[in-house]
Amino acid sequence: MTLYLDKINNFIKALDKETLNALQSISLDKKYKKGDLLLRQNEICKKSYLIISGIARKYYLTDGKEITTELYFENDLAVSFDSYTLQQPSREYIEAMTDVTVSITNYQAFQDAKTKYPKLLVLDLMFAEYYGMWVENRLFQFHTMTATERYLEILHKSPHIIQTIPLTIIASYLGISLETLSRIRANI
Amino acid sequence: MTLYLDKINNFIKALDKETLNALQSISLDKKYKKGDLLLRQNEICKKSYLIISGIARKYYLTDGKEITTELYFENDLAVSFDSYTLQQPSREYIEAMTDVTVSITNYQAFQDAKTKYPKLLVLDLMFAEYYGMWVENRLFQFHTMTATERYLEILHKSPHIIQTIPLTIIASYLGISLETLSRIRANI
DNA sequence: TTCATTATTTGACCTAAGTCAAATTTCTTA
DNA sequence: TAAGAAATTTGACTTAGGTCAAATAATGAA
Repeated sequence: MTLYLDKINNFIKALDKETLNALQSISLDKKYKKGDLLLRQNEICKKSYLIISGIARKYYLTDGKEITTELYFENDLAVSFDSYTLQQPSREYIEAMTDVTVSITNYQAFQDAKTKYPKLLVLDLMFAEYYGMWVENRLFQFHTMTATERYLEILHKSPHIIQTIPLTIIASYLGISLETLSRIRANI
Repeated sequence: MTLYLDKINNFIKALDKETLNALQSISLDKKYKKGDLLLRQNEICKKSYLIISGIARKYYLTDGKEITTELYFENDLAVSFDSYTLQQPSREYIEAMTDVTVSITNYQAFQDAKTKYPKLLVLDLMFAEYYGMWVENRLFQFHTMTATERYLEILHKSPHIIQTIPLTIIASYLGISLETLSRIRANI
């Protein structure tokens, strides 16, 4: 599935000048400080955030506790998918975990651009497909793997996550309590 | 989110004749008997199946046990999303739970048609978006609701599921054991 | 440096859901 | 319609992971 990300990035690199210009003309770089919220719960996600540098995460609150649903690194596209797609209030927050620089694209401007530049429509499809597969896979992992296995998987496939991100957030991303994560780490 | 399904169906109804014809020309009706497999694990999902009548489900096996990942009724589009998208072997099965009639569309034919009929590309995007939101929501429910709450939700939102589908499969769809489901039912 | 704040670990106990086995109930079909 | 098969329920016990509280360890600002 990482292969598909490569495919998307190659597709972007291979875009013709006009399409690229169109995309650039509706995008804008912006910096956020560590801890800043790019999106709050109940807001409509009217922009997409392409991470240029830094780390961000998406999370929601369920009876006072945070569940981290996605971690974003360089080149990742941060949006609250359903809020963005339906232009309805988000149940999720997006937070800068370090200082970040992002390239912001407005939802409506992108919708308009898609009608003029069909390749952007293809790009949009690729992003949606990628996200669908990514979530599907996450759900699959929750059903087929124990907490320990999920931790080992991250450790193996994304060691940078363990390095740079506090355990509280890794635990919430794994869908387990901080204490359980701590015990898992003590036993491997 | 059901609203989005309506939007998709309205979009299809509003398609121009040429696009509709193109779609029809690459689709083919077929009947399956109860118990037939439309897709097997390790096969590549080279077709999409629009349910005309009957009920189907998608599931995978994890140490001998079945986990039902999706139930399909009239008008639903059955595919193994990642296998279809990446044209790679499927980890899931698709099975007819009753006698079913489906409209089958070939993956490659649809890819080709999309380049000639851009509205099919839009349609493809809508399906991908819908599926992404649907899975996201399913994951959300697994994280925020107890088994009992998930059962009550189905009971409330999709009573037809409870009526027509054996408890073994409902349990596997809820991600719980048959015995647990039975106990839940005894206590409400 | 040092003190305070924050992150992480450890301990004791709890709970939702799973497992295995047996008992019922409900369908089929001869 | 009775016998067998399949579906569902019930019982007894186990387990992964949660919760709450307290103890350490690590970090960072004065």
